[in-house]
Amino acid sequence: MSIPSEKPIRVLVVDDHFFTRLGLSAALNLESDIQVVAEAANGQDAISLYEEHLPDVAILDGNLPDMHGTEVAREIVKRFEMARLLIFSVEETEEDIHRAVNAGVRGYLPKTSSRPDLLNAVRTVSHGRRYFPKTVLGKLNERRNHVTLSAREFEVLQCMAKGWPNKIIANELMISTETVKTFVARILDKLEAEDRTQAVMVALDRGLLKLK
Amino acid sequence: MSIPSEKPIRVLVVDDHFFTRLGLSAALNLESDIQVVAEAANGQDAISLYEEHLPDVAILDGNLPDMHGTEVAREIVKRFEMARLLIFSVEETEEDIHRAVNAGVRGYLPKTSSRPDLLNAVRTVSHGRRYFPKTVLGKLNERRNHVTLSAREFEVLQCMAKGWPNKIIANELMISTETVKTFVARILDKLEAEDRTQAVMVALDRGLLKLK
DNA sequence: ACCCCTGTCACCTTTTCGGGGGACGATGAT
DNA sequence: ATCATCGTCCCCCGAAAAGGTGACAGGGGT
Repeated sequence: MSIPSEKPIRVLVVDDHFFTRLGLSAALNLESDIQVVAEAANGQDAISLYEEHLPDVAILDGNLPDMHGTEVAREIVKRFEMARLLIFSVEETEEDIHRAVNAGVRGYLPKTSSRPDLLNAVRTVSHGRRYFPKTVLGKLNERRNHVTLSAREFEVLQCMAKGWPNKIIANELMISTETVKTFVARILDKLEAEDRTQAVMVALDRGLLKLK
Repeated sequence: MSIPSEKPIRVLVVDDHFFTRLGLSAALNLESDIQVVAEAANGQDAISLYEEHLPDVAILDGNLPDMHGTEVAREIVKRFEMARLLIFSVEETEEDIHRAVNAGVRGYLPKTSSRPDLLNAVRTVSHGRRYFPKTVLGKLNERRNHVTLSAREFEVLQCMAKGWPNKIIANELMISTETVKTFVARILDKLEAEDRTQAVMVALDRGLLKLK
């Protein structure tokens, strides 16, 4: 199950920014026990390169041009349950992290991390252990007031966040304004908000929504 | 005015992500005519390191923790009019680029750029010439439908973008809701929007506003 | 002196919001 | 088998918000 220490840890680096890939690879390849075997700049390439090289660890950037790093993780884990994946991201809301964990990710490395942090993370994850920095774990534990919005409710919430009135939302989602009102009412209820604006604020605050 | 070719181009690299700095520095230091003399992870350090080393070129990330890259550029240009500054950023709205140019920046390098792009940019800017990729120049020329909002109108627009109703905006800006309505009406007019939501959309689209 | 733009406010009409009901079929869990 | 949830739709209501129009004072430019 764990990799013999004589063989280097084979790593796939995924990030859409060339110089970030370069920096990560440079830092990793300086280590005798670590070897970057491939790099990808988007989610699709990441998945095919993972299948091709079957690396011991994949480092996935959060924001890829075609899909989110967490989605890539989910896809890879679907095919290779034992995959050791590390998210390397700027965003660190409770929801982000939780989604990553749910996707089967073994570690979460903030983009501002140092070189020792990276090496530590890669080695830890390569051994099948988990790597979550204190700052990240803290966010993960803030998970008290956790409401689950249904997919449809979430769609409506997103429209609300854009400031759309019910009528427009109804048009967009191709349902009646009455239905929209029902959803809005439920969302207000679940988020314990007085009005739609507060609801959006609460959602943003809890990382349920990301603007833009 | 231009740097003799025997002496290396001395570069200051500014980015809050360690591995991006590492990647940039690695790529630059491989060149015999380029030398990274300092690195900074935030705007304040960037400014003091610029003053200390007086590099030939500074590469400034757009998103720094304490201030925007463009602000850093403005500060540096205020002290050193001849500074050769290069913005290295993900965001590329017309407004962003225009603001950067107004701040006295000599080049604009997208984060997804390749190594040759970077080297080209650094060398070009070091010679006092400008470096703006076609994609960036294109955005700069899209500057036809450019409306000027007054400072107050802009404040109101920002509040609108937060989804605030007029009453809240009035409270925030300490004016009557009636006045807010006037501003909203003018903004709708200027942006050729049907309602406040469209106005915000238009503003976002044109890069007048940045969410979050 | 005049006009344009800005910042301020008020009146009026229409639209939207949120709460209150209730209904119905389709899941899904217990 | 039943109860909860979801997604869809309907009605009524009162309060609030939005948007149109008009107005008016001060500053800047011509």
